[in-house]
Amino acid sequence: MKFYNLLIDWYLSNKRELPWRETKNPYYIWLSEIMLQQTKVTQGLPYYLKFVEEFTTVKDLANASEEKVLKLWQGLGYYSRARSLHFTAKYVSDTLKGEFPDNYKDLKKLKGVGDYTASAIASFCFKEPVAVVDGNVYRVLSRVFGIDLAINSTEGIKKFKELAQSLIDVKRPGLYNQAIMEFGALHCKPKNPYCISCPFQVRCKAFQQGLIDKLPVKLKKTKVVTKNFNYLVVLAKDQTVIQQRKGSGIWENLYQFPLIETEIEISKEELLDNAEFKAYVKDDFKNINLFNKKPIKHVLSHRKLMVKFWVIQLEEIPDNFKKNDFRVIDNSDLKLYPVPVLIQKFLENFNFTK
DNA sequence: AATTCGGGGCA
DNA sequence: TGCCCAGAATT
Repeated sequence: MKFYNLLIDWYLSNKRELPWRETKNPYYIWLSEIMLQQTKVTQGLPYYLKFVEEFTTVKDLANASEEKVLKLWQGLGYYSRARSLHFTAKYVSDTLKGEFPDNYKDLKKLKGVGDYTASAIASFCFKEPVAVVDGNVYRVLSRVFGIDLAINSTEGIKKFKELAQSLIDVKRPGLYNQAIMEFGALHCKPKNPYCISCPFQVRCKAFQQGLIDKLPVKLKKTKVVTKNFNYLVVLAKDQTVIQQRKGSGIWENLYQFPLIETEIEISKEELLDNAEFKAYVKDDFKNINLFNKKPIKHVLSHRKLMVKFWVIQLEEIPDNFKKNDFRVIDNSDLKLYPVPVLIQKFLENFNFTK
């Protein structure tokens, strides 16, 4: 029995019903693939449904503002995906007259579309026999073929791609690609895979050698850096101050409160003595209160943030918040701006409309 | 070749 | 807690 036949047989009797499996429209496939990068299906699904409802065509997406796209993306993470999504929608809509490229080579030129996504779209929509290699594929192939090459090494990436390509069903490339990913996601899971009922049990090198929990091999990630954030929640006459994050870094183009970053956690007295703080509000504040007694710990993949929200009551918004990239807005308009989950949780707890 | 991008879920 | 997830872009 060929590898792809075992895989496809398993898939046809075990696959989930997912909305993007009901179409071959490259716009919807592209949208789903971008959303699912480094994201579990259960997490991405509600966002996909929101997007297809809001943006029926690539032109609808192209005509939206980036702010609206980011707002709908809010909470899904890796926001560069949303910015690239919007950029590519405009490019496809304007330059390509609404028609997506119909092959791997040209798809890969699109911003935000790498090897995996180009392979997925090309095979699903256009039957091009190019193998996908995502986290699921690395896991299935490393186990079945007993390969201990690191999946995030240059050599590993190349070898696994070649192996996947050699295994593809050239007559049914889309089906094969779907099948191997679904098998990895549902059956050959990272932890507690179902080896007992596995169609590859007799030929799986990892199972035979008791190496299931040793594969795949992955080079260890860099350590998480801790940062201390102090957000200034300035309140005056039902207005507040926000700022859009610019440049490269986390949460690019999302909004937040004026931020003072410090080397260590600081007290109220230390904040009042902070040069940046004094430049903003001078000494005309009525009162200042720490919203959260203990810093809120917000963990990202490569960063740990220790966050304090300082609520500052004022008669007037200071002039220094009326220039540069600060924006004075009504509290009731806060909900319109795309913000990180960290900020969103604060807004919900603080109950801004009250 | 290594790092940087989020957030949630799970053992 | 540490690891993983339908990765890609940047350094």
